[in-house]
Amino acid sequence: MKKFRSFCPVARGLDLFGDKWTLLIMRDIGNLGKSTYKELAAMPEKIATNTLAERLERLVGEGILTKTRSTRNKLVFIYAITEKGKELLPVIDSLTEWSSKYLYNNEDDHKKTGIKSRIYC
Amino acid sequence: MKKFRSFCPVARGLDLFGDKWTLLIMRDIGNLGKSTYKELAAMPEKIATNTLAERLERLVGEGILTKTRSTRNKLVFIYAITEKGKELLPVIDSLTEWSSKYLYNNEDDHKKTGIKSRIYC
DNA sequence: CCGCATCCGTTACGATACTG
DNA sequence: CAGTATCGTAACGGATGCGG
Repeated sequence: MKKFRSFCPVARGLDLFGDKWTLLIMRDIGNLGKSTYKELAAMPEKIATNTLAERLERLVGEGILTKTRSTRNKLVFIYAITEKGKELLPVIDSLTEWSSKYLYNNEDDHKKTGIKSRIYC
Repeated sequence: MKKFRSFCPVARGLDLFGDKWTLLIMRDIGNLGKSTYKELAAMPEKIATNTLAERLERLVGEGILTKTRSTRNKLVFIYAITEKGKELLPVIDSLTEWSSKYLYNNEDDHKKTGIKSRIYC
Protein backbone atom coordinates (compact mmCIF):
# COMPACT_ATOMS: atom_id res chain seq x y z
CA MET A 1 0.00 0.00 0.00
CA LYS A 2 3.06 2.22 -0.29
CA LYS A 3 1.70 3.84 -3.39
CA PHE A 4 2.02 7.58 -2.88
CA ARG A 5 4.95 9.64 -1.67
CA SER A 6 2.86 12.23 0.14
CA PHE A 7 -0.62 13.68 0.47
CA CYS A 8 0.15 16.37 -2.09
CA PRO A 9 -1.97 15.97 -5.23
CA VAL A 10 0.91 17.13 -7.40
CA ALA A 11 3.12 14.40 -5.98
CA ARG A 12 0.37 11.81 -6.33
CA GLY A 13 -0.26 12.85 -9.89
CA LEU A 14 3.42 12.52 -10.65
CA ASP A 15 3.48 9.11 -9.02
CA LEU A 16 1.13 8.09 -11.81
CA PHE A 17 2.15 10.28 -14.74
CA GLY A 18 5.67 11.35 -13.84
CA ASP A 19 7.45 9.59 -16.67
CA LYS A 20 8.21 10.21 -20.32
CA TRP A 21 5.65 7.89 -21.86
CA THR A 22 2.31 7.72 -20.06
CA LEU A 23 1.04 11.09 -21.21
CA LEU A 24 2.17 10.35 -24.77
CA ILE A 25 -0.11 7.33 -24.76
CA MET A 26 -2.91 9.55 -23.47
CA ARG A 27 -2.16 12.04 -26.22
CA ASP A 28 -2.40 9.35 -28.88
CA ILE A 29 -5.65 7.92 -27.56
CA GLY A 30 -7.26 11.10 -26.27
CA ASN A 31 -6.21 13.58 -28.91
CA LEU A 32 -5.18 11.58 -31.96
CA GLY A 33 -7.94 8.97 -31.87
CA LYS A 34 -5.73 5.91 -31.71
CA SER A 35 -7.24 2.80 -30.18
CA THR A 36 -5.01 -0.22 -30.74
CA TYR A 37 -1.68 -1.45 -29.48
CA LYS A 38 -0.30 -1.39 -32.99
CA GLU A 39 -1.25 2.20 -33.60
CA LEU A 40 0.31 3.21 -30.30
CA ALA A 41 3.49 1.28 -30.97
CA ALA A 42 3.85 3.29 -34.18
CA MET A 43 4.12 6.66 -32.41
CA PRO A 44 6.95 8.83 -33.74
CA GLU A 45 8.78 8.74 -30.41
CA LYS A 46 9.25 4.97 -30.78
CA ILE A 47 8.09 3.59 -27.47
CA ALA A 48 9.44 0.16 -26.52
CA THR A 49 6.82 -2.57 -26.63
CA ASN A 50 7.34 -3.66 -23.05
CA THR A 51 7.03 -0.09 -21.83
CA LEU A 52 3.86 0.35 -23.84
CA ALA A 53 2.38 -2.86 -22.49
CA GLU A 54 3.16 -1.96 -18.90
CA ARG A 55 1.74 1.55 -19.18
CA LEU A 56 -1.42 0.32 -20.84
CA GLU A 57 -1.92 -2.22 -18.09
CA ARG A 58 -1.49 0.46 -15.44
CA LEU A 59 -3.83 2.91 -17.15
CA VAL A 60 -6.50 0.23 -17.49
CA GLY A 61 -5.98 -0.72 -13.85
CA GLU A 62 -6.43 2.89 -12.82
CA GLY A 63 -9.68 3.17 -14.75
CA ILE A 64 -8.23 5.73 -17.11
CA LEU A 65 -8.53 3.46 -20.13
CA THR A 66 -10.76 0.51 -20.96
CA LYS A 67 -9.66 -2.57 -22.88
CA THR A 68 -12.10 -4.55 -24.98
CA ARG A 69 -11.90 -6.96 -27.85
CA SER A 70 -12.57 -5.71 -31.32
CA THR A 71 -15.78 -7.11 -32.78
CA ARG A 72 -14.20 -7.07 -36.23
CA ASN A 73 -10.98 -8.86 -35.45
CA LYS A 74 -10.96 -11.00 -32.34
CA LEU A 75 -7.17 -10.74 -32.06
CA VAL A 76 -7.25 -6.97 -31.73
CA PHE A 77 -7.85 -5.10 -28.51
CA ILE A 78 -9.49 -1.71 -28.42
CA TYR A 79 -8.23 0.80 -25.88
CA ALA A 80 -10.65 3.61 -25.11
CA ILE A 81 -10.44 6.60 -22.82
CA THR A 82 -12.81 6.86 -19.87
CA GLU A 83 -14.36 9.99 -18.40
CA LYS A 84 -11.62 9.89 -15.76
CA GLY A 85 -9.09 9.84 -18.56
CA LYS A 86 -10.76 12.62 -20.52
CA GLU A 87 -10.50 14.90 -17.54
CA LEU A 88 -6.76 14.41 -17.69
CA LEU A 89 -6.51 16.00 -21.13
CA PRO A 90 -6.32 19.57 -19.74
CA VAL A 91 -2.96 18.60 -18.28
CA ILE A 92 -1.75 17.69 -21.76
CA ASP A 93 -3.31 20.86 -23.17
CA SER A 94 -1.55 23.15 -20.72
CA LEU A 95 1.73 21.36 -21.30
CA THR A 96 1.20 21.69 -25.05
CA GLU A 97 0.58 25.40 -24.69
CA TRP A 98 3.76 25.97 -22.71
CA SER A 99 5.94 23.78 -24.91
CA SER A 100 4.62 25.32 -28.11
CA LYS A 101 5.60 28.70 -26.80
CA TYR A 102 9.00 27.91 -25.35
CA LEU A 103 10.48 24.81 -26.95
CA TYR A 104 10.64 25.89 -30.57
CA ASN A 105 13.55 28.25 -30.87
CA ASN A 106 13.67 28.68 -34.61
CA GLU A 107 11.08 29.01 -37.32
CA ASP A 108 12.26 25.84 -38.98
CA ASP A 109 10.83 23.80 -36.17
CA HIS A 110 7.40 25.24 -36.75
CA LYS A 111 7.67 24.97 -40.50
CA LYS A 112 8.46 21.28 -40.26
CA THR A 113 5.19 20.63 -38.50
CA GLY A 114 3.13 22.89 -40.69
CA ILE A 115 0.86 23.73 -37.79
CA LYS A 116 1.17 26.83 -35.68
CA SER A 117 -1.31 26.49 -32.85
CA ARG A 118 -1.53 22.83 -31.93
CA ILE A 119 1.47 20.80 -32.96
CA TYR A 120 0.85 17.24 -31.99
CA CYS A 121 3.30 15.40 -34.15
CA MET B 1 21.79 18.29 -30.21
CA LYS B 2 19.71 15.15 -29.80
CA LYS B 3 17.57 16.80 -27.19
CA PHE B 4 14.00 16.08 -28.21
CA ARG B 5 12.35 12.84 -29.22
CA SER B 6 10.00 14.40 -31.75
CA PHE B 7 8.44 17.63 -32.89
CA CYS B 8 5.40 17.08 -30.72
CA PRO B 9 5.13 19.70 -27.95
CA VAL B 10 3.79 17.11 -25.52
CA ALA B 11 6.84 14.93 -26.11
CA ARG B 12 9.17 17.90 -25.83
CA GLY B 13 7.53 19.01 -22.63
CA LEU B 14 7.92 15.53 -21.21
CA ASP B 15 11.55 15.48 -22.25
CA LEU B 16 11.96 18.32 -19.76
CA PHE B 17 9.37 17.61 -17.09
CA GLY B 18 8.65 13.92 -17.52
CA ASP B 19 10.02 12.76 -14.19
CA LYS B 20 8.84 12.52 -10.62
CA TRP B 21 10.73 15.48 -9.19
CA THR B 22 11.01 18.50 -11.49
CA LEU B 23 7.41 19.64 -11.12
CA LEU B 24 7.60 19.15 -7.35
CA ILE B 25 10.44 21.66 -7.26
CA MET B 26 8.34 24.02 -9.35
CA ARG B 27 5.45 23.51 -6.95
CA ASP B 28 7.62 24.39 -3.97
CA ILE B 29 9.06 27.50 -5.58
CA GLY B 30 6.07 28.61 -7.61
CA ASN B 31 3.24 27.78 -5.26
CA LEU B 32 4.74 27.42 -1.81
CA GLY B 33 7.14 30.34 -1.93
CA LYS B 34 10.31 28.40 -1.23
CA SER B 35 13.55 29.90 -2.48
CA THR B 36 16.55 28.07 -1.06
CA TYR B 37 18.18 24.70 -1.54
CA LYS B 38 17.62 23.88 2.10
CA GLU B 39 13.89 24.58 1.95
CA LEU B 40 13.57 22.46 -1.16
CA ALA B 41 15.54 19.61 0.33
CA ALA B 42 13.04 19.58 3.20
CA MET B 43 10.05 18.75 1.00
CA PRO B 44 7.84 15.99 2.43
CA GLU B 45 8.58 13.68 -0.49
CA LYS B 46 12.26 13.58 0.57
CA ILE B 47 14.12 14.32 -2.62
CA ALA B 48 17.74 13.13 -2.71
CA THR B 49 20.22 16.00 -2.63
CA ASN B 50 21.97 14.94 -5.81
CA THR B 51 18.67 14.74 -7.64
CA LEU B 52 17.70 18.16 -6.35
CA ALA B 53 21.00 19.67 -7.41
CA GLU B 54 20.78 18.25 -10.90
CA ARG B 55 17.19 19.39 -11.44
CA LEU B 56 17.94 22.89 -10.19
CA GLU B 57 20.87 23.16 -12.56
CA ARG B 58 18.71 22.09 -15.47
CA LEU B 59 15.89 24.46 -14.59
CA VAL B 60 18.31 27.36 -14.30
CA GLY B 61 19.90 26.33 -17.58
CA GLU B 62 16.50 26.34 -19.25
CA GLY B 63 15.72 29.82 -17.97
CA ILE B 64 12.88 28.56 -15.83
CA LEU B 65 14.58 29.50 -12.58
CA THR B 66 17.20 32.07 -11.68
CA LYS B 67 19.96 31.57 -9.16
CA THR B 68 21.41 34.48 -7.21
CA ARG B 69 23.27 34.96 -3.97
CA SER B 70 21.38 36.06 -0.93
CA THR B 71 22.31 39.56 0.18
CA ARG B 72 21.73 38.55 3.80
CA ASN B 73 23.84 35.43 3.88
CA LYS B 74 26.50 35.15 1.22
CA LEU B 75 26.55 31.37 1.58
CA VAL B 76 22.89 31.01 0.60
CA PHE B 77 21.59 30.91 -2.96
CA ILE B 78 18.17 32.21 -3.86
CA TYR B 79 16.21 30.36 -6.52
CA ALA B 80 13.44 32.36 -8.12
CA ILE B 81 10.90 31.57 -10.80
CA THR B 82 11.03 33.42 -14.11
CA GLU B 83 8.12 34.43 -16.30
CA LYS B 84 8.82 31.35 -18.38
CA GLY B 85 8.54 29.32 -15.21
CA LYS B 86 5.37 31.01 -14.03
CA GLU B 87 3.65 30.11 -17.25
CA LEU B 88 4.30 26.50 -16.39
CA LEU B 89 2.17 26.66 -13.26
CA PRO B 90 -1.10 25.96 -15.14
CA VAL B 91 0.30 22.52 -15.84
CA ILE B 92 0.68 21.95 -12.11
CA ASP B 93 -2.77 23.43 -11.52
CA SER B 94 -4.50 21.13 -13.96
CA LEU B 95 -2.66 18.14 -12.55
CA THR B 96 -3.66 19.23 -9.03
CA GLU B 97 -7.28 19.47 -10.06
CA TRP B 98 -7.32 16.00 -11.54
CA SER B 99 -5.43 14.38 -8.70
CA SER B 100 -7.55 16.06 -6.06
CA LYS B 101 -10.62 14.61 -7.69
CA TYR B 102 -9.40 11.10 -8.40
CA LEU B 103 -6.56 10.13 -6.11
CA TYR B 104 -8.23 10.46 -2.74
CA ASN B 105 -10.44 7.45 -2.36
CA ASN B 106 -11.55 7.89 1.22
CA GLU B 107 -12.55 10.84 3.33
CA ASP B 108 -9.65 10.23 5.71
CA ASP B 109 -7.20 11.40 3.08
CA HIS B 110 -8.95 14.72 2.79
CA LYS B 111 -9.35 15.07 6.53
CA LYS B 112 -5.64 14.63 7.06
CA THR B 113 -4.91 17.58 4.85
CA GLY B 114 -7.67 19.79 6.18
CA ILE B 115 -8.06 21.44 2.81
CA LYS B 116 -10.65 20.50 0.24
CA SER B 117 -9.93 22.55 -2.83
CA ARG B 118 -6.16 22.93 -3.09
CA ILE B 119 -4.19 20.35 -1.22
CA TYR B 120 -0.56 21.06 -1.70
CA CYS B 121 1.02 19.08 1.10
C1' DC C 1 27.03 25.62 8.07
C1' DC C 2 25.51 25.63 2.94
C1' DG C 3 25.47 23.65 -1.43
C1' DC C 4 26.50 20.45 -3.73
C1' DA C 5 29.76 16.07 -5.64
C1' DT C 6 31.01 11.33 -5.28
C1' DC C 7 30.34 6.76 -4.49
C1' DC C 8 27.53 2.76 -4.92
C1' DG C 9 23.75 -0.62 -4.36
C1' DT C 10 19.16 -0.99 -6.18
C1' DT C 11 15.61 -0.12 -9.32
C1' DA C 12 13.53 1.42 -13.56
C1' DC C 13 14.01 2.04 -18.32
C1' DG C 14 14.67 0.74 -23.12
C1' DA C 15 16.15 -2.01 -27.43
C1' DT C 16 15.81 -6.26 -29.41
C1' DA C 17 14.39 -10.93 -29.98
C1' DC C 18 10.99 -14.09 -29.25
C1' DT C 19 6.14 -16.36 -28.29
C1' DG C 20 0.99 -17.69 -27.78
C1' DC D 1 -1.51 -8.99 -33.24
C1' DA D 2 -0.39 -8.18 -28.79
C1' DG D 3 2.28 -8.73 -25.96
C1' DT D 4 6.62 -11.39 -22.84
C1' DA D 5 11.73 -12.45 -21.89
C1' DT D 6 16.04 -11.08 -21.74
C1' DC D 7 19.57 -8.14 -20.69
C1' DG D 8 22.49 -4.03 -21.06
C1' DT D 9 22.09 0.78 -19.64
C1' DA D 10 20.56 4.75 -17.22
C1' DA D 11 18.22 6.76 -13.38
C1' DC D 12 17.17 6.74 -8.62
C1' DG D 13 18.21 7.03 -3.78
C1' DG D 14 20.81 6.86 0.58
C1' DA D 15 25.13 7.82 2.68
C1' DT D 16 28.98 10.36 2.97
C1' DG D 17 32.69 13.68 1.71
C1' DC D 18 34.26 18.23 0.87
C1' DG D 19 35.20 22.86 -0.88
C1' DG D 20 33.85 27.57 0.13
